[in-house]
Amino acid sequence: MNDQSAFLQLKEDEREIRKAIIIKATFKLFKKKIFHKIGMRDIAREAGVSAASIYRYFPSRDDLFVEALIQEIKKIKIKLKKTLDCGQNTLDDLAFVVIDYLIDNESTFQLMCHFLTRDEINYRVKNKFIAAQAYFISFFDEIVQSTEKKNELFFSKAFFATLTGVVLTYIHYPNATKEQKRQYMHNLVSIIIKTGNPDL
Amino acid sequence: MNDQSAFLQLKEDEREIRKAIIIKATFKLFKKKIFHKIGMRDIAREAGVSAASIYRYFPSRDDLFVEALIQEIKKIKIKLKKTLDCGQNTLDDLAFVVIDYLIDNESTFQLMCHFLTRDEINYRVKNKFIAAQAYFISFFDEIVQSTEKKNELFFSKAFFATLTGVVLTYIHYPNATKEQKRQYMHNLVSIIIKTGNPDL
DNA sequence: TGTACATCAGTGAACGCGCGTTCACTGATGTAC
DNA sequence: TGTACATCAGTGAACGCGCGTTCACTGATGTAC
Repeated sequence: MNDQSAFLQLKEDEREIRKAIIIKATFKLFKKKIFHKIGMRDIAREAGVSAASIYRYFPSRDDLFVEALIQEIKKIKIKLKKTLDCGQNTLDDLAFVVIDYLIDNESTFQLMCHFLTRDEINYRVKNKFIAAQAYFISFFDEIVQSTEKKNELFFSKAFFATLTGVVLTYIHYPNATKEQKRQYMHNLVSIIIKTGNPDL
Repeated sequence: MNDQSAFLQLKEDEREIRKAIIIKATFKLFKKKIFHKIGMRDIAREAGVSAASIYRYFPSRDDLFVEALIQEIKKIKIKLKKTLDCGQNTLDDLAFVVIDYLIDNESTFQLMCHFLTRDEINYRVKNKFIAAQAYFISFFDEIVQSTEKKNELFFSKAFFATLTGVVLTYIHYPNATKEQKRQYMHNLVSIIIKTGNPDL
């Protein structure tokens, strides 16, 4: 690497740091209000910049959010790895980790739904989302295949779809506390998994 | 019933007819554009009235849409009954009917997601939605219980959650035709159902 | 050492549009006496 | 038969607000010669 490219690299690194600051601000807001209600001005205020500045780093609101979602997925993956390291390696265990994460970080779930549901999303953003989803699902593929108990009838995609469906259906179920809903979702997923994979 | 109440009834009936006209216009629009992009002015134009008029019959946009969703659910239920009458009474058969309906009437699916996802929905509307959902799920309860093959480990709510999850996950899967996606969803649901209910 | 120029982060203000909802009003129909 | 009043469907226009995005500009830093 010559001097010039080193300089360019440095500049590029700075850009990445600034992007990271904006995304971090977005995460902070996730804890305060739901994703649909977070506007560019909110994020700007939280990050300590102007709304216009954000557009130097992200071409659009969706671009910013898909980037945020990708990082959230990485966080979930880390939690899953930790769970495996603790010897909890049943499908139930993994399912609970994902469900708990989505319950406790509802904006992440809303974000997922946003990208899954909307049709009019920019091509570039869509591709990033699909890649992130595939990356996430591939993790389960690895696990299922690494255990010798692989069951051809139950694979990662069905698993993923089931999880999102259960969370979608019960996250706002009325007259129930968060913990009750959590328990209910756990039970439901267990039931769906159970007989299909008795000893995985 | 005396004369006065008969008159009142007549007036009430007229109101219902007008509501029905507005909802019918909404259904027509569902085929043209996706639910999120349908505004009150669109519906008004389609129904041949002014936007302000709609507010004589529905207190808000969400009220109108939840009413529309209830009617859609009734339509699905009718399809399910027909399917049963044809002797197709496996869980797979029923699942395919629901999935096909949601694929072919995407606005209905989006509507469902809207009410499942959003937290800030008016209390009255929310209650209507929950009732409609329960009404729908109860249908599966009846079927599962009417067959002697009831499986305690697989019940209607898990079934419902699974269906919505599968559709949510794959409805906009890229680089696939509608029919390919349909087939894929069918397979996925079959797999999830299969081993848990080998002979239902 | 100084000057001209390029680059880019950053910004306040405005653009542009959408859209749910409300307001003040008209007109038709029925009722009371 | 006529008059005053109530009821309600229906409406065009405006309200009010949100919000993603763009514009024209400033200021700092580095580069070339």
